[in-house]
Amino acid sequence: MDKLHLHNQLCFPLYALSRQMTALYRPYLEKLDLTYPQWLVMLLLWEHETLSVKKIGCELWLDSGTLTPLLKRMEETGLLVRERCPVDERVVNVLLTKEGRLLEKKAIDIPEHIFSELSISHSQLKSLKKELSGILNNLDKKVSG
Amino acid sequence: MDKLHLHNQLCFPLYALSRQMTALYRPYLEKLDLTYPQWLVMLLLWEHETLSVKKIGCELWLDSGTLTPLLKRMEETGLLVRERCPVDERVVNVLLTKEGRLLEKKAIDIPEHIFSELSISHSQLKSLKKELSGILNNLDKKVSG
DNA sequence: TTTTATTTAGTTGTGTACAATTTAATTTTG
DNA sequence: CAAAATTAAATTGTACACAACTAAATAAAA
Repeated sequence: MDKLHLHNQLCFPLYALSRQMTALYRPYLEKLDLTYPQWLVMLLLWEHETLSVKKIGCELWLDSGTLTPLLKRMEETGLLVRERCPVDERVVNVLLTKEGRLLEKKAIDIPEHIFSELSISHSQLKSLKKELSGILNNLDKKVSG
Repeated sequence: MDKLHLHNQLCFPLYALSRQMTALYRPYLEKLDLTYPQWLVMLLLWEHETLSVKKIGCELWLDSGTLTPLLKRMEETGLLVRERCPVDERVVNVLLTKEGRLLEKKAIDIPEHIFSELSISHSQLKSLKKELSGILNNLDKKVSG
């Protein structure tokens, strides 16, 4: 049994590194007028063009309490449009605008910039990502909706 | 060159897992009336009894903008006391109270509960912690103060 | 030693996160 | 079909995070 010390805790480096990684992204994302969670939404939209709030929440493990105001801000800056689904009026679909689509060009080389600032190898990166994803997907997804 | 997809990004599982890990802690910490960052402060105080705000910020990679209100809340619930250092009036020292010290008993088996909810081995945990800490400590610590 | 620079906390403002609740729409059941 | 249950977003309230700035104290430099 380890003592209750900060540096014995598994969870602390996860918490600290996660925040420092978004700090690494910050200067690049600022140029695009994006925050880190907004960047994650853009990644989804660049891939899928249109997604419901629900689907975005499932992918990002975020609930509507976080997403609704975040998406409203992104709608104001013109990157996306939110509209009720005519088939099921409960659903709100999020659509990429032309402006949002164009932003991808300016974002395309952000990941390699970030990677170069981490002094780790490509293979270490890959295995780490896999390991974290594995643990994540073993957890019960309990985001409200 | 990978495409700009969410699941190609290294940083996303880090971000999502970090939040889900604090969600795992939440029911246990609620019983102690602690949030996750408050728990981290308590870990430091249980080990050191007294620390300056600055030192806590260095350990947790948090600045005074986050810590000042957080520590004030913890002072209100009686876990700690904040007092100016007589020798250097710029410094605010944070002291564990008797009540704060007693809380450790109630917290002692939280880590093993958390561990049991992760379906990973002890050795995997250890190597993961080491890997994340390694990356973290290679980053420039740039928290204001 | 007086000016200048640095250091430590605190303050203000914005943007997440998330619990808890509400509203409205759709399914499921009896 | 009508009542009950479920689902998807939105709302409200609290607590981080962090940038940018301020205030006060101390240290360094001229």
